[in-house]
Amino acid sequence: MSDLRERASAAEMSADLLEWYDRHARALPWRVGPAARVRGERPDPYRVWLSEIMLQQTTVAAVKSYYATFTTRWPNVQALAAAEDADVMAAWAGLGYYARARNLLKCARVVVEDHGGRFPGDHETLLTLPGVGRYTAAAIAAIVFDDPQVVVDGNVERVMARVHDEHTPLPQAKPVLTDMAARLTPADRPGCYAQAVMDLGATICTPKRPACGLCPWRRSCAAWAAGTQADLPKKAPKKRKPTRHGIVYLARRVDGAWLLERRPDKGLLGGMLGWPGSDWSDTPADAPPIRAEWRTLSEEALHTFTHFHLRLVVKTALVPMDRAPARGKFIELPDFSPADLPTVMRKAFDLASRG
DNA sequence: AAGCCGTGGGG
DNA sequence: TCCCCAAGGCT
Repeated sequence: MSDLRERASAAEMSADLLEWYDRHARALPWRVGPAARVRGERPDPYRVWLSEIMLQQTTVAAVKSYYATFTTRWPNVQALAAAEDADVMAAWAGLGYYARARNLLKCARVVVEDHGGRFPGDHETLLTLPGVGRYTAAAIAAIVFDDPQVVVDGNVERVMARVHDEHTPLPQAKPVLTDMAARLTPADRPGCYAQAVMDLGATICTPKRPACGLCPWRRSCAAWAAGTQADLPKKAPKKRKPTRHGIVYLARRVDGAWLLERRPDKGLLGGMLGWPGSDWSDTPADAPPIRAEWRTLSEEALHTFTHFHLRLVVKTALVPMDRAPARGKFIELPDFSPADLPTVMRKAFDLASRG
């Protein structure tokens, strides 16, 4: 352990961070601002939960418009629990990690049916909810109920690795970093503290080029003293992404209806609407979902998923009213918007629209 | 328990 | 261009 940490106790560090947070906290739609907090206003559990699910592996910038849409359309957990699955999936389209949307609905229904429409306040019960893991349960307990849970996300891991100059690579270092986070978590204002560390990681202690000159923890930071902050946290090397190939079929009926297919709940893009298509592999099989005169577009749709690149050949056709598809279902224009599609499918649509 | 699961922005 | 990364959870 470095002398630096002995110079500033855990209590002093939490206090320093809270002071910084009171001056620099970002105003975010799901947060209770300083003035309202002084008036005794508490965060809405539904809104905090919704924001936390959306923010999993997703930036604040990407979440904002979705959060606004969801809270306007489904202002409370009862409204969301009563929503149609297809409407929620369509509203989530483009945000990614679609299991989150499926679990969001499941969770809303569990909260309504098993918990009387109120989010449970204890970490253990929160953990039983679909889509709520260790991080999210701790964050909700801390932020909503001021329970001093140890909140550890990617930001906290990075900040802890730097403050303690911890060079053990992730994910191996996770238990150690969690211990470090636990020692710093205060009993006073744990909700503010949790948001403060994450804000610090998101705005000051950033992955690249951290703004150490502005950091309230600089004098306590072992990495700053050692000059190693830019190299932390260490991470296990990543694998290269392979490239897969596929074919999608965009059939438009003469009345303007599009031939679409609901993807199975499990797996990639699970539960989302998409174009009927081939498997995604080295040599996809050409298997049109309906008999037609298919035209192949000159340009492929390119997309990158978490673990592979995809090159999609796009085929289009115009089909008469009376022809039945082997796969999928025609959806008429008022019931379909390309915005309801996951991004890769929307890219194929955009290519077809431009010819 | 390591692999699966999206997307858009930044360097 | 390409790789990295982001308030993770599930199996």
